[in-house]
Amino acid sequence: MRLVTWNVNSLRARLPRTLALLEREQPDFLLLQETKLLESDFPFLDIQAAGYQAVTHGQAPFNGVAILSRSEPDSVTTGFPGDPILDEARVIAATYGDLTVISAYVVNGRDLSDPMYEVKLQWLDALQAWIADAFDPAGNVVIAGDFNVTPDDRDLYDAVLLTGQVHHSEPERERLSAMLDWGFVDLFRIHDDQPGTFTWWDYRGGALHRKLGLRIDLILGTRPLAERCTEVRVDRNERRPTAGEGKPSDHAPVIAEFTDR
DNA sequence: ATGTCACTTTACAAGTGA
Repeated sequence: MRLVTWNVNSLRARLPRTLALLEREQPDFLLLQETKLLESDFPFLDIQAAGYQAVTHGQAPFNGVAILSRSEPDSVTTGFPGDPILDEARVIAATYGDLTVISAYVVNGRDLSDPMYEVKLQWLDALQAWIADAFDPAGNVVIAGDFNVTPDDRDLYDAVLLTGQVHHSEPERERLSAMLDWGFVDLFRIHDDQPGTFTWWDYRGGALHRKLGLRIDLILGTRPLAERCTEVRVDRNERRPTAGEGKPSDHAPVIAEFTDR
């Protein structure tokens, strides 16, 4: 089983690259964030032509999440109970047999002094409460997407410069830790304990070339899935301007491989 | 540390969110 998560920063702008990714990787699941499309504008036909089903919690001009899959899901839920910002489409969950797949786009928070920072913490608390209420850590659950939090100081280009700032503050990292304490494993860290693997680079200032990135796109899996996870890699090439048709997203896809049972 | 991108609109430039 292969699962990919990608913040596409507009699915309309990234459709050619998204279809190329499906062709290239042949994933079983592709979780998208920042689709920025209403469901009525979602490119279902192109995705079906590529051999995939799609479900979306759509919104424009911001947010929007989706899950593409080979098979049709048994059930789908959008949003989650207790979400403090109900009018923003940031979470979709789908079940396929005994597997639950969740695509999540965590609140950015902007800055510690911005009101959206507190909203981010409340949002993460509510997300965790929902997960603990609705799921079993002994089951097969994966939540992946743009968490807008670096798990620790290996996951940012300059810890001295950025420590305490938004994405890297202790309260944000505590919320992420709570998800790991519940039973999720940061699948990338199973096989790689080194610093410097990133999934996002600012469009500005040549950040990609200067290696000024963050690892904020995560794939978290419950222990039964972690035990089957053989590899997690970042498709850094996809972030390059020349890698495909049209411009790149500022995020790279993250790809997890699992042994079949 | 932002010379970018995507998107929007009392729309062909300027604001917004990231």
